[in-house]
Amino acid sequence: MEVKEHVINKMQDTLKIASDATRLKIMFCLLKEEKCVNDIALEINASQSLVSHQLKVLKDGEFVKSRKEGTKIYYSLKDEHVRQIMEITLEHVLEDEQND
Amino acid sequence: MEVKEHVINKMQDTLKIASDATRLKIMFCLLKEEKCVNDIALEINASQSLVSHQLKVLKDGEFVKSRKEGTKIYYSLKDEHVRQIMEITLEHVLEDEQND
DNA sequence: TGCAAATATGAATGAATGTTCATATAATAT
DNA sequence: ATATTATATGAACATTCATTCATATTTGCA
Repeated sequence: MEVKEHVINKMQDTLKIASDATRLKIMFCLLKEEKCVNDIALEINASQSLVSHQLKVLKDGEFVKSRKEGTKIYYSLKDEHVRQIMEITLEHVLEDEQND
Repeated sequence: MEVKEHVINKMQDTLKIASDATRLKIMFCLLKEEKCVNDIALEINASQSLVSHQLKVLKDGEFVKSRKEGTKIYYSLKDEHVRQIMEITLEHVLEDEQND
């Protein structure tokens, strides 16, 4: 195999972070604009605690970044790779939709 | 949210399948050419049973397809989306490498 | 200082999942 | 028929992980 073990492991980590419905919802939420925790929670109909926990996972995995403003903390998608992974996976799923 | 719940769930399922080191190794193994189960097992240094189990997961998830020839069963990547997900994730990881 | 709003954290729990081991199935050859 | 090779399968186990609940922290304001 040409790809090193630790690269495989990092790929695993990256994809694991992306492979959760709650986190995907959060990411779609942030696709167009930054949002604060409570707004995200309302929009995806999840508890504040759950959203906060998952935002931490997303941030540790470098999927999102944050910005503090008063008591609020605004989160946004970090880079283009995140969008690309979402896009391609979405394409993949939507194409399969047709064959159902 | 503009993306339907069941689409999110399918994205989750797709990404979950991709987010495992063993399965990633198998996919890299099949990047250039089809291979049979035992050859894959040897190449990635995993047991026959494990490879067979994970190939089933990959096949159910439409990541690979198979072809029977005598007692051997040759597996290969199913479509371009799989390659693209691997590519982008690899890019993402390799770019991060530089910032370590 | 005290209160309210926004967010984070830690423990607990239940469910999902990767791996191993033993065994089953299928095809081929002697 | 029997042995051998290739692959699949099912149960069991350990571990990871998403979610909830209760509580802590931080900031702004009266």
